[in-house]
Amino acid sequence: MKAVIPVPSVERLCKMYQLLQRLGSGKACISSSDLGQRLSIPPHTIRKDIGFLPSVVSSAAGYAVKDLYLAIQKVFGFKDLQKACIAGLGNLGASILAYPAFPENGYIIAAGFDIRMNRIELLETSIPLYPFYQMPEVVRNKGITLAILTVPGTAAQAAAEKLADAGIRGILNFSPVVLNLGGTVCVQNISVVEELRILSALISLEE
Amino acid sequence: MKAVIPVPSVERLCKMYQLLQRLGSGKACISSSDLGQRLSIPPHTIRKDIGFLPSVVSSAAGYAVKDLYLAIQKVFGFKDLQKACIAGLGNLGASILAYPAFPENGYIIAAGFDIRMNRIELLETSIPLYPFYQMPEVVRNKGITLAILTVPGTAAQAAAEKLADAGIRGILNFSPVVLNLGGTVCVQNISVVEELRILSALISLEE
DNA sequence: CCTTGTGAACTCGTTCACAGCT
DNA sequence: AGCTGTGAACGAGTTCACAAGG
Repeated sequence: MKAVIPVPSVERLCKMYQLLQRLGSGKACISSSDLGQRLSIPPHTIRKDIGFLPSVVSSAAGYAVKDLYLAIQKVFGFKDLQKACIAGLGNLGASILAYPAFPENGYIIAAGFDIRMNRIELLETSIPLYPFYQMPEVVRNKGITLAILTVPGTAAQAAAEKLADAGIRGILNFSPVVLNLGGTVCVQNISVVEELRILSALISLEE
Repeated sequence: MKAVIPVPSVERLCKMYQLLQRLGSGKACISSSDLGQRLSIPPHTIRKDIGFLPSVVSSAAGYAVKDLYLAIQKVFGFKDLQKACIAGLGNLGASILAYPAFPENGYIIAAGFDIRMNRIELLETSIPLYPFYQMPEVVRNKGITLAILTVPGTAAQAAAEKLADAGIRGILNFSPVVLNLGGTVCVQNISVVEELRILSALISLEE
């Protein structure tokens, strides 16, 4: 544990990072209130979050955009492109595979895996695809650290365990199943139906 | 505002709802610790959450699965199928469109929209597709309340505003843009690259 | 016994307010 | 003048501990 930054702050800083990248060199300086408005976050929270970063240049005009960007990049290790793979090449997996904007966001999809040989042969993509049993060696050889898990729910836990064994450090879990892994692997869940339910619930409670 | 249930509790209860549905009638009763283990949530938190629901039958064996399921269903208004639409039929939108398990989870994708006529003509699906300009009338006529927004980032804000105008109550935003809408619409964001970044960040901080 | 239910204690993150820079 | 930086106050939500019930 290098530093202790609360998880909510980490998430907000990631959002900020994205925004700063988009802003690019269009703006030299940006104030906490401007940032806050664009991200729908109160300005004092922004300042607190930035306070976790070491030594960010600021002035009466706010923070230097580039400097802030680099500071976040450094703390979170975003500098070098990270390699990810996709496990499960169904509709969803294939559509993520086809997403063209990973490189500009700092990620490379270095491999795709599926148990079904015909999926591997069928898909047209420049990304190398492999049968799932080759996953461990491919992950190790290419130095892949992240996995996007888009297999059916029934196969998710088993696949996740194998990914963890192969040395994957983080899993983005699209299946509607709660993965149970040792603490060594970070898991982040994304589920369309769950988010829809939360939406419905919040709407229903508003009335 | 009918009741005041903290947002984190709402989210956990949604997860519980999903689990209870899967369990079905396989189990008659379930304890808070069993639930907790399956969801990776501490048991006292489970009990507190369930405490927000009115009148759940419980005994020394735990909660009655069906009863608990129905209680959540009632509080959040999950009973009747809700209608959603998909705005933006690119790779991602189309793959969500093809997801077969919406009905069994309480949702119907009642329409898909895209500005590009050729996408509408090309896609093979049983779900009715329309050009985007017809969205307001379709939404109103079919009584669609939710939207899944999968348009490119550059078009997201404008599309979201139009969805809001058409009477959509909740938006599941897949674009990497912070939507700025009046408080009348609930927004839930899903972004693959952002989640990947959070993963990287958490991993990097662990070391 | 095992459970749930719940007020009290506590923790953590957010918000505030103001001092200090530029 | 504006802004940032930060200790102090606040508050929401989690955890605890124990009473009560099947």
